[in-house]
Amino acid sequence: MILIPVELTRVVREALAALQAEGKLPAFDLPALDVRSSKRAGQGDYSVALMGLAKPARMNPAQIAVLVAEQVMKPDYVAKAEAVAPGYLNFWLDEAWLKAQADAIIAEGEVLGELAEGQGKRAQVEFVSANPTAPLHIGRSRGAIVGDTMARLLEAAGYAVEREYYFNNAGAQMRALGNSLRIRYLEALGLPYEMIDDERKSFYQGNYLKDFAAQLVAEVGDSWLNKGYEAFKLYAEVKMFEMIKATLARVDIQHDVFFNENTLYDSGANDAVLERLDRAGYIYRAAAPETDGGAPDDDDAKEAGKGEAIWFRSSRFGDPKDRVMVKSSGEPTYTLPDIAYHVNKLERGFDLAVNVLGADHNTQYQVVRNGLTALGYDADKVHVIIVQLVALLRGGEVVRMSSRAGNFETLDDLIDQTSPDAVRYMLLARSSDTHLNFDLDLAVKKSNDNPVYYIQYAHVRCAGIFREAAARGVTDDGADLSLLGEPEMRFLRKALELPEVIADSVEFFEPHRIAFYALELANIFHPIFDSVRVLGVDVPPELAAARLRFFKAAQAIFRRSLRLMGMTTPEVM
RNA sequence: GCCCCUGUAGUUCAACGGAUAGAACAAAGACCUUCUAAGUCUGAGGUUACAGGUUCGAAUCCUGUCAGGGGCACCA
Repeated sequence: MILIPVELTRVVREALAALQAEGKLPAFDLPALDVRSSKRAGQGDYSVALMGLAKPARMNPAQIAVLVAEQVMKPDYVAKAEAVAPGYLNFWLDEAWLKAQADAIIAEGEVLGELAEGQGKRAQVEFVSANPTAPLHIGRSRGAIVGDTMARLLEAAGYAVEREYYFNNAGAQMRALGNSLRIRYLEALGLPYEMIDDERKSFYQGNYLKDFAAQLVAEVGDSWLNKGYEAFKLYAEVKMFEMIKATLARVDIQHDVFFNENTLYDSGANDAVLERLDRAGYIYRAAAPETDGGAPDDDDAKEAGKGEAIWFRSSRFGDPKDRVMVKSSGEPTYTLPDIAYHVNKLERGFDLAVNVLGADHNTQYQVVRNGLTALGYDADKVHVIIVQLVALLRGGEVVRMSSRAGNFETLDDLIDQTSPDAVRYMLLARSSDTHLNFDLDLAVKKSNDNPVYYIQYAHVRCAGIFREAAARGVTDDGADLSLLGEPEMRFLRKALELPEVIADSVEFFEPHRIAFYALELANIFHPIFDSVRVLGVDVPPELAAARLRFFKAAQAIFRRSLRLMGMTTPEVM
């Protein structure tokens, strides 16, 4: 398949250059031109607006369009190029070529719609990156689905992609986890344990720790009675990661690399970053920041009371305040390793690093960007997708999520109640910029309210035709695709947009586009299924063969679209 | 107070500065001897929160106002 808009844009630019060379158009720098698929029947299959040329050319744009229409070297797949007031140029695909694309689609198989743009380039997508303290909850799920789908789309665009999970198994939260497991362990042994206030505050109440404790008792009996929290922490961490990986696997997500934040301490990467920032003049030691940005309730006395910390002059890059790199206790904050981690990414030579974060981290990534810029890196190589928060709705009411309180809705819960496919689709089919209301009642419903069924049903219906055709001995041998009609062509036109959907998703880092595309495909498909019969008594054999071939192409497009979304491709439903 | 995101049909959401703002669901009415009705067909539904501005052209860009969400730690 070819990227038709890109090809046609090139063709139009060549025509304009030729017109300028011949003096039919004055010389001027061409502004950006965008050929895109047309929205409306009657306006061609692809079109471009040339009105922007009117001013630099000092000519009527409709005249320019006419000139270009005459000049343009039509590729073999274009039947007609037509100028329309006030300055549009519409392209009509050649129908014979269009019908023949059914074979081209089938021939591409698993890599259908693959692009050349990422060839030879390496991309990394970092997503999920939850510390192993609790099962994945819905808030993380959105980033997980968006990240993995982004990775799949980058692969389709030709990139070699690595999926990475960044985590920290040190720190107070993990200590609390170990301690919580220890308490559950004692409980499981029937030993009462009275928590002190600090413990109660940091206690992880989730049932998963009861399960871990029960397993631990089964494995080691009471021999861990006198062990400290470290042993329990380690045990909990291993179990937690098993659980997280298993959950992710249910929605077909696998990370290639698990990057432990601790290695940045051990390797001296943190110190190196600090030293480089210092040498560049972005570091100072003080009890209070030079710039505090006027945050509310900002109690300088409180900060000053903590002693001298090491600060990064983030405010030099537009940040309202400077940020602490090393606490007065001598421990780095998470910001320092975060910057060191991104330095590490860029040093690994990725051409592109995509980072999927929740909206609550959006200040943090600005600081990381500033750090990279201060160190002389091209911060634009790191692209951050901020996914807005997910609200769970049940019975029209917002369900509160809190991993500490243990009343959260986990990704596992959600999958249990719906299906991996429904979860993937519903979390994907929204722009990352918008808040997502996840209606649990709706997701639980197995009805056509849920577009996931509608899309998969198209794939299933194709499979049904193939089964029945095989049973009746009908084949597509020697299919004459020229026999296909207007409805099939309508589907094929949309099918040919797959490469541009992939290209746009990657260009704008908007993986939700594939979800809407798949739904549009299904919307076009189902009416065709009803009206374009393969096995009807009144369908001549030659027509049946052509239609059967068409449905093979249709199924291939659905299969590819579903796989790009990480969804299954059922044969029956 | 400052920063980020959002405001589009009854609802959930699309629409990379281009032509008549699109789907799905809900609500109204028709279709199953026919490759799966988890489907199809027919209508209806809009001052794109509001006010200015830029532009040949604005849902989209800019400014302001209002409303909702998230953030503004020597927590991660």
